[in-house]
Parts: sequence; C-alpha cells; structure tokens
Amino acid sequence: MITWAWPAPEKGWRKGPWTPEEDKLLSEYVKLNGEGRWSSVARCSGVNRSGKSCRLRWVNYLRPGLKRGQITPQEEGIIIELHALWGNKWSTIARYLPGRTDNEIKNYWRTHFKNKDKSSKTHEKRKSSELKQKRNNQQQEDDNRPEDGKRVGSSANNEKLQEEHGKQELHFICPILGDQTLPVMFQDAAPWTELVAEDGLWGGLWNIENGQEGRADYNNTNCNKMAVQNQASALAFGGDPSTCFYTGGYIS
DNA sequence: AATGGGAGCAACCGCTAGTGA
DNA sequence: TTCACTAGCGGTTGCTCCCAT
Repeated sequence: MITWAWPAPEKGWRKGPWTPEEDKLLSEYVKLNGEGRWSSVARCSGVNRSGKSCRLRWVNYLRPGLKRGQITPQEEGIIIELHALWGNKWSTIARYLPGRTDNEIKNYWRTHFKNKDKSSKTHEKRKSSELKQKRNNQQQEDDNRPEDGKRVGSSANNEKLQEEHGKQELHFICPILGDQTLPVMFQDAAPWTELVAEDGLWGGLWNIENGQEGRADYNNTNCNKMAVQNQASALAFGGDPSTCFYTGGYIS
C-alpha cells in the first residue's frame, strides 16, 4: 500500500493551535471556493498550514452547522447504542448525530466511558459541581453572546426553544434489528433511513402503522413501499410534518 | 499560595481507501 | 494494471483548565 503524506512542508507548515486570523482566512477561502482540494486550500488561502490541517480544522471546528457544547443525554444514548453496534467507527456514529464530529464523539467516549470503571467518588463530586456551575453560567453565556457559536444546543437554549415552539419532547425511534436496537433522533429520520438503506443494513422502511408512542417497529415487508422523509416520520408520530424540525431536544 | 494530577479538547500522525490518468 | 494524488478515518499526543491537597 502506498503511504502517502501531505505535501512536504516546503516552507514549513505551521503547527499548533489555530489563531482567529487563520480561522477567518480558511473560512473565507472555503466559502468562496468550496470544500475539497485541501492542498490547494493550503497553498492559496494564505494560511500557512498543511492541507490536512486545514481540512481537520474546517471539519471539526469551522464548518457551518456544527453543534458546540455539551453532548445531550439523548446524544449520549445514541453514542452508547451505536458504539455497542459498531465499535470505534466514530465517523459512522457521527453521521447519526447531526452537528457532531467524529473527533468530538471519540473524545467524549474516551473521557466519559473508557475510564468509567476508574471513576471515583471524587469524579462524581467534580462532575456535579461542574454541572452546577455550568447551569449557572449558561444563562449568562446565552445572554451575553448568543451568536458566538460556542455553546448552542444548550439546556438553556432548549428551554427557550421549547417555550417558543411548543413543547413536544424529542423521542427516540428504536428500530428493531434482531436483538439490537438503534436509537435515532427524530429530526434526522430521513437522512438516517436513507443511510440505512444505502448501507443495506435494513434495506427497508418504517412501518408507520406501528409507530405508536414514539416508537416504530421495523418491518421488512414494507421495503421500498414508500420514501421515508422527515415529513413521513413526523406523520408517523402524529406530528405536523410541515413544522418538523430539530430544536436541540424538542420538536415543534 | 503553590503545585500535582485528572479531565476535556484540539490538533497531529500514520494509515487506508478511493479516484483518475 | 499501475501509480500518483487526495480524502478521510482512528489512534495518539499535548495543551489548558480546574480541583484537591
């Protein structure tokens, strides 16, 4: 197998943490020219970074639509389930968590689960005090810098959205696959089912008739009978398909 | 007040897979 | 078919922050 390396640092690519100026240069370049061709991004954007580094920075930090902030309990549930299913396939797992990157999930898993058995009372103590402090800070942060892209999808945010949009709690849909269950966030039902179909894991669609109480059973016999879209999923759960969107914990 | 250690996260590294000439 | 190039993945490292002592 060819071991390829990114272009040799002819002038010495910069390493280490990205500066706001570099972020700006990269974002502007990618917005103008699109993703891909990372080696030319490195050469032409004015950022003295390797293409690999540029790609990573964009994918993990600068890309629009990224959800920053704490992993929600729902997302945590998904991570646990999918990790049980696929192991360390972080990018695959990340596909089912919109706005989350594989790196983020990988880090989360390592810090929260890999050493779980090592966790001590001290750890628990610290966690709860952190949570407390975060809760206190959250409202302040949201008030002070709502647009800085650092902490969105927060619990405080969810509460706001919940108030604004009318309070239907986000449920998981758990398709049955033999003895395995797979949690899916409601808002992403269409991409998820498309992926599943593409991957040939289930090759079929939801049985809407069974979609009661926020649960749907997978039904092989319904393969290809209907195109599952967000709206269809919304219908399956008695929601209004025209207003179905993710609000970071609640659907309207 | 100083400092040692753990947690969390950003970034790097090495490798593989995909693609087009 | 081979080879060069590119994109992406998973593992690892290193830095920063914060808490406990």
